[in-house]
Amino acid sequence: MDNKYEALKIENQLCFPLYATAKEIIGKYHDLLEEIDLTYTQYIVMMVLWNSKSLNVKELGERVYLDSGTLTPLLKKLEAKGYVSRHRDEKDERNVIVALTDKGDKLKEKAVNIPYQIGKCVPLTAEEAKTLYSLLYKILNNL
Amino acid sequence: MDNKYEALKIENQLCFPLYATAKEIIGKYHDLLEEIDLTYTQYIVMMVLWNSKSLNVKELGERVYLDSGTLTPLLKKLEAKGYVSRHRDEKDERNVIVALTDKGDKLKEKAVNIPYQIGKCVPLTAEEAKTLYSLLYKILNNL
DNA sequence: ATAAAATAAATTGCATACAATTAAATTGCA
DNA sequence: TGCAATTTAATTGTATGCAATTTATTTTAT
Repeated sequence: MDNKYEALKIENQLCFPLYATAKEIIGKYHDLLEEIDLTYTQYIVMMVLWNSKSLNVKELGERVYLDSGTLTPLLKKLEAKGYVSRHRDEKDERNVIVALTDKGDKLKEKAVNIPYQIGKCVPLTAEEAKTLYSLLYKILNNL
Repeated sequence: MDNKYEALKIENQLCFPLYATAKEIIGKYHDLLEEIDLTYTQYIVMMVLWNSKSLNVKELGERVYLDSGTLTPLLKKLEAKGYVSRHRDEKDERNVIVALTDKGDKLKEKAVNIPYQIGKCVPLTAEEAKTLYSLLYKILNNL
């Protein structure tokens, strides 16, 4: 019954449920993030900044797996909302340093319950989530 | 050391490695798919069609977790490349039926080795991949 | 010291994604 | 029957994503 096309079935691709699950869960963030006027990608970036205060676009990109083509316009939007500042590094003018504003730092307060809200709708036990988590990082760190 | 902001760290979000891993793996498809003139999303759609021959946009969307806003322009591109046909269902004119052309069906032959090529670069054992796979479908089926 | 190589961000072009709305067709019910 | 509710695609608008290129700056090798 299985033939040379078996592997080409969507059910047999690891990548497919990976991407689909990511998208579905990100969808769950929509209403929660709308309340604080952030998109999911903007939220991820803010989350990095809430823990590191200041870094350049390249460093930020390495953390969130995004390049300047995605980050530059996104950071301009966050700047327009008053959450971050962007300025050239005086030490090395090639770098643009991104930093939280006071307003951006305070936003953390409004976001603090989001992880719990999301956690509630992921239908896995704590142990399963932990297993999933470590498998994902195993891929991510060895790709 | 842990405080009320602990959950807000990017390292503690399941969603983040999920999305990042999906994107990184999809990136691996790029060169392979370029050879057969498909994007990743187009490939996913073709994969469904290679196994079901003909279905409407709604059914296709349910299979690949995409809506008509994404599928309509994508299907027009696949149609322009000669891989699929699109026509209204005579029985119910609300439906648009998508079907493979001969050329689209033959493309399967050129794609047949892609899953193996991708499999090689995912740094997991067969058992780990299986575990990951079932955890992802557990989420996807219960969300 | 300086030209070539390397680096960082921005820009351009193309392809998703998805919420919200619209338009056309069908169903269901009074 | 006849019209309101439902269903399906398509459209509109906004926000990613990323490859490839460009621009500005810095580093390196001679």
